[in-house]
Parts: sequence; structure tokens; C-alpha cells
Amino acid sequence: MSGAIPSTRDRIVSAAAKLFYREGIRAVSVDAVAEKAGITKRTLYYHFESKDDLIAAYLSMRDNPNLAQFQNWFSKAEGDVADKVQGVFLALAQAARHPRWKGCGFLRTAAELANMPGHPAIKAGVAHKKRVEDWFTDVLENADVGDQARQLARQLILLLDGALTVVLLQRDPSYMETAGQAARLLIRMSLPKPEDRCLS
Amino acid sequence: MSGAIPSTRDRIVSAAAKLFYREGIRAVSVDAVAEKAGITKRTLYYHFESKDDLIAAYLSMRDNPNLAQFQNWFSKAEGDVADKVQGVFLALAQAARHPRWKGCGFLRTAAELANMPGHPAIKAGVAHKKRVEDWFTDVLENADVGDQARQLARQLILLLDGALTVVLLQRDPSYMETAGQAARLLIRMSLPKPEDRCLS
DNA sequence: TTGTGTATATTCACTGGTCGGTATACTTTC
DNA sequence: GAAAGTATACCGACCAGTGAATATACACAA
Repeated sequence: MSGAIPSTRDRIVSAAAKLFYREGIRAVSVDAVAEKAGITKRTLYYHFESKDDLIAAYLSMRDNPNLAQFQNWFSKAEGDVADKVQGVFLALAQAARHPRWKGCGFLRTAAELANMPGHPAIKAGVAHKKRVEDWFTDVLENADVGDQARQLARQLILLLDGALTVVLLQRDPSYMETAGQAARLLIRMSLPKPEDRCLS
Repeated sequence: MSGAIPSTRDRIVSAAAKLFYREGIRAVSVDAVAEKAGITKRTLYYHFESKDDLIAAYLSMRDNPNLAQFQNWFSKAEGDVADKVQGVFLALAQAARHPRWKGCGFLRTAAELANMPGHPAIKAGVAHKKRVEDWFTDVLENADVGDQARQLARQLILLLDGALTVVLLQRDPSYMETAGQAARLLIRMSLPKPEDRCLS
């Protein structure tokens, strides 16, 4: 699948993605990206105006795959909407156990570029998180949570980004599971009760 | 209060704190810190082994004040424990509206140094967050949440760090208030019901 | 088919400046 | 005089970004 040999530009972005995600934005030099992509720095600057431009391209490229991963985890989980959202957190907990996992590239970049609120990379991060929140909202609206869908989706985003951040710092993926339980509880509270179903 | 002219070392750490928090760790050079502290770089290296050492000192210095701020906000809020925890989030929402607010220095440093798990600055961050979580646990244990105190405290940490992160990215402090509502709900669910008190 | 013009893509070599860290010597304080 | 603290000047490595020349590809005319 996905034939077509990657363009030079794509190879640059994908080399940048690996290095930026692994080591951080400012820790990676343009020279390092060029070398990893197997081209010269001058060629990189032919395809991108600046390092900032490259950073933005790196995050924009992660938008769709990241969201699709969440949707995939959701669709594969069993149960009602609360269980399925919890399933996303559980899958994330597994992902976080991979030794090369380093949290969320969008959030880490926002942290590193906190001093540049208008930076295109940060705008890409905002757009991505909004798409995830909108997707959560859709999912919840289709599940009878009344008019709470948007507010609930915001709570899920808070738990999700909180978990990504906490686990990155503490290196304890069990926080991801705690977040999943909290998410399920909050959703269940807004769900119409099928008879006597209570907690747990 | 707090008389005693600050030592050279203190002035260095406090200059570093301002710059590191404002612009990020890697974006700030040792030269910049030395200049801000009004000393030469050689003097800085007399007091600190390395830049990494200085970073760790910056975060260690923030541990107590940060926790004390949370405790202060909590103690000033009215109502039961759920309301008071919510008060912390509301106060934080106000703080986040300050133009120079840049999120949580511990989390931002963890994001920037994600590739160095053993870094002393990250250890300082883990220790700080553990102290906050332990304090939450104490507060909840004193409030009859049964054996849920630790788990609830972890959920509060997730919401707190989530809010700090989301608001840093999105620049929308209302997420802090959403987190506060979620926190209050989660606590209320574990609280013994005083007769008929419901939500809201 | 061959030659040529043009836009795209790439390379090598380089710039001015900054980085973390240091060698050495001077000054202050006890 | 000894120890602690500070200053000047410097190091080699690396940084983001650039100038000028070159290579490749394809369009179109002879």
C-alpha cells in the first residue's frame, strides 16, 4: 500500500519528525535533519523557508495519523461509548510502555515554544487538538449524553492531555489507566441509565 | 519580610528561573543567565557544575512556593472539599490570564528534556508532582472519601496537569474551569451524601 | 532526432554569531 | 596568608542561514 516513492520533501519532513519527536525541537539542528534525510542543508532550505517552517510541517503531518489512531482504538474497543473511550486510554497506556514513546509531539512542542504563541507549529497543535475534541463531541452526541457532549469532550481532552503529560514526566503508564477510569465515570454520569446499571 | 540580601547563588538561580520559565531551557544560554544575574559566566560556573545543575536548581527552588500556592488557594476557597479543590482550579484560571503566564515550569522542562529521563531536573519535577498528589491525598482522606483518596488524588493531578497543558497550548483559560468542574464532580461522587444534595 | 531554453532540484563552501565550558589571574574576606 | 569569589579572555564545536555554481528534467523548435 501507499506506493509512490516519497518525494525529497517528504523524506525531509519524516526525518525531521523522527528527530524532533525523539530529541525535541531545539535540541535538533537543521544539519542533523539534513543528514538524516540524506541531503545537504542547502537542499533542505530549498524546500523549507526556515527551521520554523519545518517544525510546522512536522506537526501538520502528524495531525491525520494521530486522529486516525484514536479513532481506530475507539472502534476496536467493546462496550458502550464510555467503555470505548476508556479503550482509547488503555491502548494509549500500552503505547506509552514502548521504550521510544516520548509523549505527545504537539504538546511537547507547545511547551518548548511557549514563548511564541503565534508560531505556526503551535497553530497546528491547536488545530489538531480541536479536531480530536470535535471528534469526541460527535461520538458523544451520537450516544445520548444530552447537551453535555461539548463539555464532556473538553473534559476528555483534559484527561487525555493530562495523561500524556503526567506519564511523560512520571514514566508510569498506570496514570493513563486512571485517566481512562475517570473518563468512563464522567461519561457514565451523563448517560441515560439502562435500568439499574450503577458504577463499575 | 525575608530579609537578608540574596546570595550570589540565589541571584543566579532566580535569574535562571525567570529566563528558563519565560523562554524555555534550551532557548536560554548560560551567558544570558549570567548577564541577567549581573555576574560573569565564570562566576556562574563557580557556583554550579554545569547548565544541567543550574536547571535542576531552578526547579528545586520552585517546589515549595508552587505547593504553598496551591495550599493557599485551597484554604481560601469556601465550601466543602470538592468546592475548595475547584477553587484551586479557578484561581489557576485567573493566574493563567496573566500575560506572562507560561504554564507549569516542571511540565515544560519535562517536555523539553523528554530524551533524558534520569536528568536531575526531571527528578525534581517528579518529586514536586508527588508532593502535590500526596497533599491532595491527605486533604481527601480528611474528608471521608473512603479508601478512594489516592485514586482521586491521581485523577486530580491528571486534571490539573491536563489543564496546565491544554491552556498553555490553546490559550483558553476556560479549560481550567472545565477541569475544576470535572474535579468537583469526581470528588462529589466519592463523598458521603449529606441527605439530598445532588449536583451543581 | 537533435538542440536549446527554462524551471526545478541539488551541491559545496562559507558566514557571522552563539554555544557550553575553561585557563589564568586578580580581589576580597577572614 | 589562605580560601572564597569574581573578572577577562579565550576555546573548539556548533548554530541557522546563504551565495554561487551545477545538475536534472521536460517543453518546444529546427
